[in-house]
Amino acid sequence: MSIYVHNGFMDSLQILQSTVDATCCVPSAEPALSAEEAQQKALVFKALADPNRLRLLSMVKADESGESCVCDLTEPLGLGQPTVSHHLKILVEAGLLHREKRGTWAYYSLVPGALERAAGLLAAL
Amino acid sequence: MSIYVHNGFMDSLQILQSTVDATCCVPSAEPALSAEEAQQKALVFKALADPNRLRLLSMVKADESGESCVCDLTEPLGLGQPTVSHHLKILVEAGLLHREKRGTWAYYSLVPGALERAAGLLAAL
DNA sequence: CGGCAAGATTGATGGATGTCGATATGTGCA
DNA sequence: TGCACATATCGACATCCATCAATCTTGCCG
Repeated sequence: MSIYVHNGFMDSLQILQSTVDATCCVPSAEPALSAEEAQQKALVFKALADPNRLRLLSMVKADESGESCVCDLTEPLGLGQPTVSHHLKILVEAGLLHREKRGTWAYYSLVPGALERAAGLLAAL
Repeated sequence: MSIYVHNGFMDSLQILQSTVDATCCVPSAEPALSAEEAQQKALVFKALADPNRLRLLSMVKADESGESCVCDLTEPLGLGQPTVSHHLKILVEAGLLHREKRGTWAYYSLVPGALERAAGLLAAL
C-alpha cells in the first residue's frame, strides 16, 4: 500500500523549484488521474495481465453459443480445474465475464460491451 | 512458466468426451489465442496493471509539450526517484512510452498510436 | 438415500513485482 | 579538474500472485 502525500509543504516546495529552475522540473500539477481512479482502472488491466486469462476470454468469445462451461476451458489450457476456476472468478470480478449456474454446470459468457469499455479506459487516459 | 501440452493423446481424449457427453464439455477446439500470442499481449496489459504507471501515462499525455522529465513526475506521485525510473522503464519496454535523453534530463513521451493499438488488442481477442 | 460428478474454496508454495536506500553513470558548469 | 545534479542500476525486502493438491458444496440420478 503506497502512501500518497499531499500537504502544504509539498506544494510550496514545488513552487520554489519552479522559480529556481526554469528549463525543467515544472511539475504537471496534480496527476490527471487520481490515486483512486488509477487503482480502480488498474483492477481491470490486472485481470487482463495474465496470458491464461486472455486465452480464456478469447475462448469464451469465440464460442458460437456465447457461453462456455469450465470443463470446456480446462483441458485446452493445460491447467488444473481449480486454477481455471480461480482465473474465471477474477474475470467476473473485473466485470468482464458473466457467470450463470445451470444445474451442475457453470456457464461463462462475455459481459456485453465490457471489452469495448476496457478499451475506452485507455482512450480516456 | 506454464507448460502448454498439445499432442495426439489430448486430441483423441477430446473426441472421446464429445461422444460420451452430449450436453456439455465440447471443448472449443484450440484456444483462439496461442500461448505465445497471449504471453505477448499480456506484457502490454501487465505494464498497464499498476495504478502508478497509469498515472504516469496520464501525466505524460496531459502535458502540453508532449514530454515530461522524471523530476516532473516524481513528486506528484509521492514515490521515490528510483521507483519512478523503474516504472518508466517498464512502460518503455511495453512500447507505450518513448525515452529521449537531452543533456542531464530524460524526456518521456507517448509513442504515437500506442494506446490505440493497446485498445485494439482487446477488440481483436 | 447414497454415490457421483462439476465446480468452488482452502492452504501451501515458489516465483514475480513494487518499493526503497545506496550506489553508479553521465552531463553541465565553475 | 572537480563538484553538483539528474537519472539509472543494484541489492534487499515485503507483498502479491499463479498454481496445485486436497477438500467442501451442491445438484443429478440410480
